[in-house]
Amino acid sequence: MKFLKENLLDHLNRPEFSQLRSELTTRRFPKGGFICRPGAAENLVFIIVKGRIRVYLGYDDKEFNLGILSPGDLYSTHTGTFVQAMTGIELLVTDVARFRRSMAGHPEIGTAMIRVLGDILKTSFDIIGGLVFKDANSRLVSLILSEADKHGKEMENGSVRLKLALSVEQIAGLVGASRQTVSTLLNRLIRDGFLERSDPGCFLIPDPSALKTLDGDFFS
Amino acid sequence: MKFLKENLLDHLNRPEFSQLRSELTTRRFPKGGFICRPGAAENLVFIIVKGRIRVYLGYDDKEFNLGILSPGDLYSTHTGTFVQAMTGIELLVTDVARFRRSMAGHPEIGTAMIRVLGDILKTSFDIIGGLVFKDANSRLVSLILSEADKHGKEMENGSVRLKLALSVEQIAGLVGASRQTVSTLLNRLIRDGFLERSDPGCFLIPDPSALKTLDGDFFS
DNA sequence: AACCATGTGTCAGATATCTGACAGTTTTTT
DNA sequence: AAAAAACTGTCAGATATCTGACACATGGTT
Repeated sequence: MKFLKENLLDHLNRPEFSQLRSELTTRRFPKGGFICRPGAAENLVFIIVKGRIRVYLGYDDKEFNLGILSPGDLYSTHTGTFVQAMTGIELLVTDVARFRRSMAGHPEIGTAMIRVLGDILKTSFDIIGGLVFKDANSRLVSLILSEADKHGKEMENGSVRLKLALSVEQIAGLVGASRQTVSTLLNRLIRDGFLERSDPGCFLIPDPSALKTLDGDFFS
Repeated sequence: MKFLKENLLDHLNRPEFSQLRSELTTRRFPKGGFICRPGAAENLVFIIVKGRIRVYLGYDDKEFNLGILSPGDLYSTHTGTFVQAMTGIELLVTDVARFRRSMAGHPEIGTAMIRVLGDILKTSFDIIGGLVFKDANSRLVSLILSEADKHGKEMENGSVRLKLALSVEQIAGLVGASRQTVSTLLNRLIRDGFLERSDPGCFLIPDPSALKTLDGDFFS
């Protein structure tokens, strides 16, 4: 579940953003490192340049993944979420106050930020809708379909090859169900022919439209 | 669950917003009318002047309330949500394009908008956390406590009087549980002395801190 | 090779919640 | 005042999901 559709890095390279660009500093994190945690003192805005980042809620020893950020995505540290590097990470960072000041001179920045927030908000409404209205199986199917849409490769015969690169446990975190439930559900999908597992962490969807019928599709 | 803490109407009355103010048109809706539904053509931004508005997700015949908007709150129509008047309503409305143009001249508007979106986003993260990590009882208690915090009146002896003015069914919609479950849960709280029902739709919390221990408080 | 950590599949029992039903109560309409 | 509608409390059965347990596979490490 990626937060954004369009790529902010492209925008940043356009000349009108050169001033903001100069305000940004590069920061690196090792795999597994925390960019921030709830209640962190720093109040930063950052853009991912390299690597993948996991955004999640945590409670006791349970976790729920809100989404996975990829290069070009923008996020902020004061959202009450855990933000953790899944790989080695490179970020462009600035503090909120400075970001706000840049906005005074460049209203486009504000516009971009509003669009980003709106996107994330919509995503989180979708998540809520899924949790309230759909069962674990539909949520799992939804996740697979939306990932296939974004990162899947369509083959000649209409099937779609999808490299998820997530463990069952991580998938469970994304759909808000236990590892065991997701394991069972996944294997049922495979047994019923909706899914095939080629390499580990890599799926083949023989007929995406068939899978779609299981979804209970929350919104159009 | 109110989306905002500060009152935008106050801001709007300040002289620096007079230009934006002139772009806004007043619109009225009767009780029960829809300000917007998912997939609506119009793309508007509006501020509530009078009345209460319910924002919710709908699916089949089920509903989940995201929050209740009061005067001073700001919202937008293209969020994929149902937005319905709970009482007679008066709004200040403008379309997104015009709103964006106003932002060019007045970056503060962008800043305010970003803060608003950030607030709503945080609220929706809390909702997600509640749905994933807490059971129906904790969610109910959380709702009561947060409403008591905002609209409750503290009495001399430390107890808090809270006028919810919501039916059990509406409360159920807010916490994402069935009417029957909420009914049972509410009565258990009353039987166990954590709650008293004075008038219908009006509760008395003898000891808020005792209630708080049942919460499992999601964040701090 | 033997070892450990990590990921995986599956079972069985416990449990929270939902659905549907019905009766009692309050509020609104006629 | 009577009738209709809406709201409420509670039960009993169905069900989805969780927890804990264990066995199996895999890959890396010593």
